[in-house]
Amino acid sequence: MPKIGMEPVRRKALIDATISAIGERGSLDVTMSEIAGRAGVSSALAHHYFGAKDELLFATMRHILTELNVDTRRALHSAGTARERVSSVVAVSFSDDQFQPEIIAAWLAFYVEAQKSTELRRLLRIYARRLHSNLMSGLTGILLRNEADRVAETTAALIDGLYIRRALKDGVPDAQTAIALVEDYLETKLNGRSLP
Amino acid sequence: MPKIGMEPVRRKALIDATISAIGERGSLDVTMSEIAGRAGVSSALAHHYFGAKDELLFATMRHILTELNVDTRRALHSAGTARERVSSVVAVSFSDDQFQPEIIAAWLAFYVEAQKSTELRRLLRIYARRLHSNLMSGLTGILLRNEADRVAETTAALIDGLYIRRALKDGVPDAQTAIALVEDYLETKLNGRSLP
DNA sequence: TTTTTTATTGACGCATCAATCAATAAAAAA
DNA sequence: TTTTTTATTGATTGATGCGTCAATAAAAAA
Repeated sequence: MPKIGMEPVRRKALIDATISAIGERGSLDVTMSEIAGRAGVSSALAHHYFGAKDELLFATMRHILTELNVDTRRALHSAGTARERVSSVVAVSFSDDQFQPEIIAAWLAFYVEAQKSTELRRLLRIYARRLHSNLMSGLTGILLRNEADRVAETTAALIDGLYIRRALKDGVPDAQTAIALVEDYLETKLNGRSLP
Repeated sequence: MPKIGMEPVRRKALIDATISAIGERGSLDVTMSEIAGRAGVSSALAHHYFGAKDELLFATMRHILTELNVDTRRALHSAGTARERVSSVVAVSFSDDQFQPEIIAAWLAFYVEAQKSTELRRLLRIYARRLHSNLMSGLTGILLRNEADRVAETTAALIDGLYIRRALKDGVPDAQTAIALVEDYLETKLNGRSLP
C-alpha cells in the first residue's frame, strides 16, 4: 500500500536511523540492513533512495553539519556584544542537541572516514573553517587580528578535544564542565582587554 | 628455510606493518593480508602469532602507548623545575616520534574502535589517566590542587584536539605551532604564580 | 638417527554485506 | 481504461576477508 510523496519522509527517517545506529555501534561499521531496519524499511529501499552506502553516510554528515550551522546562526543572531558572540558559539557546541553521545560518536567516526574520502574531508574542512570564522566574528572585536587568530585556533582545538574525551566517557562528564573549561580559558585570555 | 627464534622479530615487524598500514589507509580498515604483506610474511603467519586481528590491533595500540610512556618518562627525568615538567610532557606529545601522520591516524582510529572494544577502551583510559597524572606532577608544584586539575584537564583536551586537527591536515600544520599554542595557554595560566 | 618443536604457507571454507533485479501493487496520468 | 510513475521488497549475486588446516621443511632435542 504505497503512499505517494514518501521520498522526503524516507530520506529523513534513514538519516535519523543512520545517526542512531552509528551512535550505538560507535562507528561507521553499520550495515545497510541495520540502518534500514531501524527506519522500518528494507535495505533495498535505502539503496533506492541513496544509491550507495557512501552517499547515505555523506548525507548524514551533511545533515549533522547543517543542524549545527542552523543552531549557531540562531545563537549568533541573538548575541549582543562581541564577547557574547564568542560564548554563544561555544554554548552551541555543547548544547543538548550537539553534545550527545550519538552525535559525538558520529563526529569521531566521520573524522576517521574523512581520511579515506576526499568529499568527506572537504565537508569537515568547511566545518572547521566555519567554526573558526564564527569565533573570529566575536574575537576580532576584542583582540588584534593576529592574537584573535591564535585564540580561535586554540578554542576550536579545545572544543574538539573535549568532544573526544566525552566519547571515551572519561573525564569531563557533562556539558556544563566542558563549557566552564573553555570559558575559563577565554576569560584569562580576554578579561580586561578590549579594542579602542 | 626457517630460522629459529623468529617470533619476536615477526611480532615487531607485524606491529610496525600495522602502524604503517593504518597510517596509509587512515583507519583500522586494513586487511590481515595487507599487513602481513607489508611485513613480508603470509597472512597465515600473522594469525599464527596473534591469533586474531583484534589481538594484533590491540598489541599495536599497546606498543604505541608504551613508546609514548617511555619517551615521557625520559623527558620527565631530565626536567628540573615543576614548570619544566609540564613543558616536557607537552613537548613529548608533539615530538617527531609521536606527532607524525601514521601515529596520529592510528590514535584517531583506535579512539573509534574503543567504542566497540572494552579492552581497548580500558587501554585508552590508562593513557588518559597517565597524561593527567604526568601533567599534575608538574602543575601541583605551581597551582593549588583544584586549579591544577582544571589546567591539566584543559591541557589534555587541547593536546587531543590539536592531534585531530593535524589529522585533517587543516590548520595547525606543524608541531612547532601546536607546542606554541599549548605553551601560550600555560603561560597565561601560570605566569607569575608559584606556590610558597 | 629418530622425534619433536618451530617456522611457514597455499588453499579453502564460511560468513558477511553491498548492491542489483525482477516482481508486486497502488496512485496518477493519458 | 490503459499506461506510466512511484513505492516497496525478497531473493540473489558477487566480492571480500577472516580464520583454519594440512602440508613442508629446517632446527633442536632425544
